[in-house]
Amino acid sequence: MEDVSRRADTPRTDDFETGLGAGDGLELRVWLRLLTCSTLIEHGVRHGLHRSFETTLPRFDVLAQLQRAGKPLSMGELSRRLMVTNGNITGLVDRLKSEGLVDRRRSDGDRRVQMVSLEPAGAELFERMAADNRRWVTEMMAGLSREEKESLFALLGRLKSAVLDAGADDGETG
Amino acid sequence: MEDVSRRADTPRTDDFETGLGAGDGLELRVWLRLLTCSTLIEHGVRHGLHRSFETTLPRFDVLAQLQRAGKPLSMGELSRRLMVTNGNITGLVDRLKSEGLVDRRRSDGDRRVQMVSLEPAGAELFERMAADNRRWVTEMMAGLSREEKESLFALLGRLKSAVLDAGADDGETG
DNA sequence: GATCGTTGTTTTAAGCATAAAATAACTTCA
DNA sequence: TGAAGTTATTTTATGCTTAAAACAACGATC
Repeated sequence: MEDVSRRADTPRTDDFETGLGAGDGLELRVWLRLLTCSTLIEHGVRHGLHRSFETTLPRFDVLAQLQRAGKPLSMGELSRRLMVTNGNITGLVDRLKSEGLVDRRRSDGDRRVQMVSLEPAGAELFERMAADNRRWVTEMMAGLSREEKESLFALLGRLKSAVLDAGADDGETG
Repeated sequence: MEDVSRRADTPRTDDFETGLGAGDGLELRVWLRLLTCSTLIEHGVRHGLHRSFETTLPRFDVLAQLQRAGKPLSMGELSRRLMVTNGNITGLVDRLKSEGLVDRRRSDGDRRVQMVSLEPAGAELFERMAADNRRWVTEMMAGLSREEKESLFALLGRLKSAVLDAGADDGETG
């Protein structure tokens, strides 16, 4: 059990499992704990998808984006939304198409573009997966109060903005 | 810019890039934002390691664990600390050994066990990478105040405990 | 209306990651 | 002591992921 209200000038906690000690910078400790949480939850979701649906998280993510968009998306748009490289999407959509979950066809206007759309089978499967996914994640966070979850959500929003701002003028100066 | 102090009963923010809307459960929104932050920071670190050291994050993680431990670790211990599967470590250590950064030898006491230790070249490289890594992460979080980072660290600690607790009686009941 | 830079996608080569099966060494206990 | 169960690691098959190069189609400019 960890003392959440502990004062800032009494660093005592070690992130043993992440390979850094209390003497290290606060930013590094935040990052490593963030990564630990992310990895733990991701494992939970991945195991669930594997056990219950014989599928993987990246496949689920593609279906989620298509469902969320409510319209066909190009390969590039999927790549941006999933924050993975272009080439990655090619294989992923290949497999989903071979399973009959999505369709892919060349755009009429721009013949470079491939539009990916959700097939009925994909939409149906996604609904079932999404319901279970929500249940798993909710259970994993059952130990947190509503206030804690709201604070965490807000702070992560701040972090997201900070990282995006920091990255904006990053590749441009070097 | 996001209104952090916004009331709980006025859900307005969408996590557009993660494929879920404001109507979804709070837990799911926390998880998706957590994943976004984790991915963004991970990309920053990976790019840095690639650009500056021609190496990868998993390799860095192995060296970090060995440095932090201050003693040789078995393959299984590395696997647990990095939260990856056993087979993964085999290839990773193979590559690090071929680069002269670590050594691997059979334990005297138990001939099943392989002990992995940090070579001088590995320790030296790690120190340089760790310094840059700290700088990158610190810069990415420059937009957050000390108080925000401390709150975030504490809340992530709570989340970690919650997820671990939830997972404790998970594979045992099924 | 040919060339030049740009944009969207795929290919390539290498590495990372998993789950499950196989191997090998240890421990227990009859 | 030797068979049965356990633990540590590797192997296998498959899929995910990246960075970089290749390819193909678009847009603009002269």
